[in-house]
Amino acid sequence: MKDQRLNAIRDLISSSLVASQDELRRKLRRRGIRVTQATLSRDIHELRLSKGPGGYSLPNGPARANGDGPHGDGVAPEAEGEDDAPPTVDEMLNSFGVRVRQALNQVVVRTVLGGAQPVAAALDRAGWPEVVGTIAGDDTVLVICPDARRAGEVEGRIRTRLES
Amino acid sequence: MKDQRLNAIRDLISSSLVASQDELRRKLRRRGIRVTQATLSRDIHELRLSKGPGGYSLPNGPARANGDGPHGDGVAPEAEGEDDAPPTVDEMLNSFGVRVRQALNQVVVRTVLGGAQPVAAALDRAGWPEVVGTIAGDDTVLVICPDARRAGEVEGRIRTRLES
DNA sequence: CCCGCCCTTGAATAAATATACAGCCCGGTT
DNA sequence: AACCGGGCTGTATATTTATTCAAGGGCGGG
Repeated sequence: MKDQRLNAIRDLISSSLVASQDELRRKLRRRGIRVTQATLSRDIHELRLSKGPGGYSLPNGPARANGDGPHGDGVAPEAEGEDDAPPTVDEMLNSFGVRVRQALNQVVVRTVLGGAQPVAAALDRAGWPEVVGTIAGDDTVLVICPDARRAGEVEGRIRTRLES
Repeated sequence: MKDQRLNAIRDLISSSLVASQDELRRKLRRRGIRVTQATLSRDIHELRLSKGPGGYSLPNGPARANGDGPHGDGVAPEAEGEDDAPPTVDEMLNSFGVRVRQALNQVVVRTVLGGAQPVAAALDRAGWPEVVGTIAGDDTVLVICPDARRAGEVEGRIRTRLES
């Protein structure tokens, strides 16, 4: 459980801008990981992350000095109250998705580490007619479609979600 | 006055370990500069310093990642598990790989039991452009390529590694 | 099964950092 | 001179992060 969380933290840190532990807590919650700020403080210490302008960053590479992560900041709405809503495809893709590519009748969705399973589950739940089935590893989801045309449609739809 | 202070801060930061703004305040006072924590917070923001384990550090070079400053102010080094360089594809294939076959735009790599995950991870890390994504089970890695031609290239490359 | 030990976590709280606000000083303008 | 306007600062306070303390839970030995 803890290791998974640490991985999720590393990924969030390196792929998006995280300005505070509370923000990190909210982003983790979207991945189904819910912890308190106290635990995050401990995790951050253990991961030896450092905080500067531009939020937290990994020990080795300051990285993303000013260049922005995949999607600049995103995140904002989030009413203050606790949200326990079941995750939708959009939410999933938005917080887990990284990249999408089509290959023939297949669509490959790259996600952050540990994100593949939830994303695949959400896709399955969505029941898109162009999707024959999905297979998920740790950070990659393979979506099988009936043919290349349908795969193209699915790719486009997912890409849209990613860029929202 | 302010410029002088900023310089002093840079100097202190880079030559000694400063763990908090209040510590910085005290060290500045020894140099005859006396300000409040609030001002230091603003200065630090302006200098775009970042804080991590090992105190504050300059924006460009995290420097002194774990080594101590000139005169270790205190703070035990605290040894923790260290990472070696991640394994290369060659090493991985060489020690885990068993067999490889192509199917349309896919390449299936058989490995020894438990070898699929590491091999897939290594392939991902390698970032070959002909690879759209990989999915790993226990002893089988599925490599997705954009088309059959590219799959052929990848298969060849992997086969070469296997036979080395 | 029970016990002791260690690891992990949350709640509460302490400590550290950022900010709102107001005052001061200075130079330019009327 | 009187009046802005801007930069810099301290005080007080809000916000964020670290730590203390007290549970739970898992696991090996008795």
